[in-house]
Amino acid sequence: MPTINDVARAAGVSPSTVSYVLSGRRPISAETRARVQAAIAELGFHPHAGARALASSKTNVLALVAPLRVDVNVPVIMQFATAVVTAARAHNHDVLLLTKDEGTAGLERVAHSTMVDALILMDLERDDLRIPALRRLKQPSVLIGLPADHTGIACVDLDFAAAARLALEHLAGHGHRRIGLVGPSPAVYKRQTTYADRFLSGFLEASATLDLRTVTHPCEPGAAGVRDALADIDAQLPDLTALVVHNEEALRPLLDLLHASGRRVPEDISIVAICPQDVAVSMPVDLTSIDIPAHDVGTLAVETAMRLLDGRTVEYTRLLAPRLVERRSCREISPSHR
Amino acid sequence: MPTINDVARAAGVSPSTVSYVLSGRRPISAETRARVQAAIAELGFHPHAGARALASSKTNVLALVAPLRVDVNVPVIMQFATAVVTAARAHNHDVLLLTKDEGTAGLERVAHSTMVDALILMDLERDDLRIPALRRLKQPSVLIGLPADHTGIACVDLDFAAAARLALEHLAGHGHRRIGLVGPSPAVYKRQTTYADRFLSGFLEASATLDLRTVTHPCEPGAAGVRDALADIDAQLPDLTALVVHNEEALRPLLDLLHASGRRVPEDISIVAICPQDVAVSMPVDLTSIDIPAHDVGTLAVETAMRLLDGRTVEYTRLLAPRLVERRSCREISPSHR
DNA sequence: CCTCGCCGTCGAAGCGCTTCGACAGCCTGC
DNA sequence: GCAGGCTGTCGAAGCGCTTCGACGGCGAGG
Repeated sequence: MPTINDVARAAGVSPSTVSYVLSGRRPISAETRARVQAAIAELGFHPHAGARALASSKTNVLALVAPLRVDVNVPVIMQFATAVVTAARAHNHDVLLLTKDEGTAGLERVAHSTMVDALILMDLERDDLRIPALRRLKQPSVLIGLPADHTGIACVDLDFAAAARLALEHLAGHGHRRIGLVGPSPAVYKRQTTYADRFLSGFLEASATLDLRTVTHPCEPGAAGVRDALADIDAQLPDLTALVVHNEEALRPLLDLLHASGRRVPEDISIVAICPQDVAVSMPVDLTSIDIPAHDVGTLAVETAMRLLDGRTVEYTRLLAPRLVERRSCREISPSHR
Repeated sequence: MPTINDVARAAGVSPSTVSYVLSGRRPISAETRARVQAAIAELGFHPHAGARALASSKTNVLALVAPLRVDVNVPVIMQFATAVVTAARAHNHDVLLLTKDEGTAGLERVAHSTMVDALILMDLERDDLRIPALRRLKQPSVLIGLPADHTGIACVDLDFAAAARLALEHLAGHGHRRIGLVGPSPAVYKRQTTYADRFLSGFLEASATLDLRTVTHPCEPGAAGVRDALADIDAQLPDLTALVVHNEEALRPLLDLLHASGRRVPEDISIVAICPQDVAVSMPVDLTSIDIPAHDVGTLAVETAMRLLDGRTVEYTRLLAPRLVERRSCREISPSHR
């Protein structure tokens, strides 16, 4: 492995000049720069990351803390991760992958040992224990999610409350007055994962504002969970005309179940899903849906981290506006039936 | 951030002694060790990763090159990644996440700049361009997959050829003689992803050995793809009694389709799936399946990397024996119907 | 009793890079 | 014509750690 000294010798300059060519922090004449770059190319020189980190206290590495349980929401998590890695590379950074279950210790390990410049966390809980730990780190962090006390920490996410509102407004606009919510699994609520909470309170609020009759229900994974949830909702709101589904796993079995029991979508029952686009269009019925813009959120998280790193200003809470795409799962209810 | 010198001062020893306490590379008296450890704990000392890498030429980081397209096999990829990260942590390593689409350049970047000690790659193609690049690196690498020319590079995977054989033997053992294979999407074959090839040739071989009548067909994603594939298979082998399905995405729509057309599983048609356990049991019919042991493979890959790193011997090709779990999707064909 | 060897510790030399201050040469402006 | 300011380059001092050789002290063996 050639070092910067080898390059310097080959180009007939001092090592510091090579460094300045690389970093652009001082003016270098075009001629010298060309010679240095030629030498770099010829020798196949790559600066040693450790040495660089030691001298500059910058690693050009981001930590991504992902929930690597395999049970839930896998495609969405993957989309976030993909977006983060891609965006990081676009800013000349690499990504160190941590699992959520390492908890606080993992964060501290990579931060204290200066392995990363900044951290991006996913799957935040309402009173996430990692938040106070993050505050103690010298590295900045960006959350994908919105825990209760996030003062001083940058947060990025879809505005789930607005998404719930949007879903209800859409349905109300089509004349629906009696609407059920099929929520995430009870486990998600128990963890107080922030998006579930926010969606739920947005839903209840909008339900009141729009003067709708609604019932909400978490939904265990699997066909049985869906059956139970739907039965409960039906029992409490027998004449409902629409469902909002905030649970990707449940979509498929739910549609199967409705089909099996002879309820047609959208003729007998309308559906608005909150899920990634590709999930919405891969169902037997193309679903009117509000996208979970994992790609945008991931990219924005990285961008925010970069701004933080070079001392630019950031908006500490960025909630992306939801976008509803109309497909074929909502019908207009004629005024006489309302 | 305290340095090793701060610790040394606090403990009243020299920095090198602290280092030896940390690494255990030289004997240190119990008393001194205790003092040093106390100082470390009190100051909250964490060695600087860059400095360490510079001095020792070890980073304690593994590169994981994952195919981060979101389209296909997401849960399996996630399982591999989870296993790799967990196993790496168990060996005191962290994981740097690279995407496959950075190609050769990405590998060279992290390797030449000494960011990682070893590399683990997934989703290898038959004549993967990255192989020659890997050979040129000073870091060892472990492949999850089995490309054509893998001499000198450690490979780990499920033995897909044996899996195909096992599936056919199981079905043949139950009296099935006419069997269709629903394979991965044409895109997977086009890329010559190694598992698809290996499964297919194992299938054809076993089909000949067992003297079966079989037809094989790739399968585009989506319900339409499944419909086409099944129609083709039915046309070529009208009286088939069983299907081997090596395509997770296809399972669900396939079962739907069979159900819709009144073909019962397993009464009218038997199925053996090659897929992760949890997928097999999440279907409307519990599927007899051969597991894709992502967790074992990922763990083994890391273990192999570790052996390579500390100069122990490794088996350069480790193909894990497939395990078939009988559930409820295969029936015995009575001799009179064969 | 002396020597040998081992145990436990220290000091110093790097690992490969960045960055700061210095400085030579040149152009500008008065 | 000369002070002052640029421009482009160099040298050296670290960054925080590991590791090698050295060495004092002590027990064992002859």
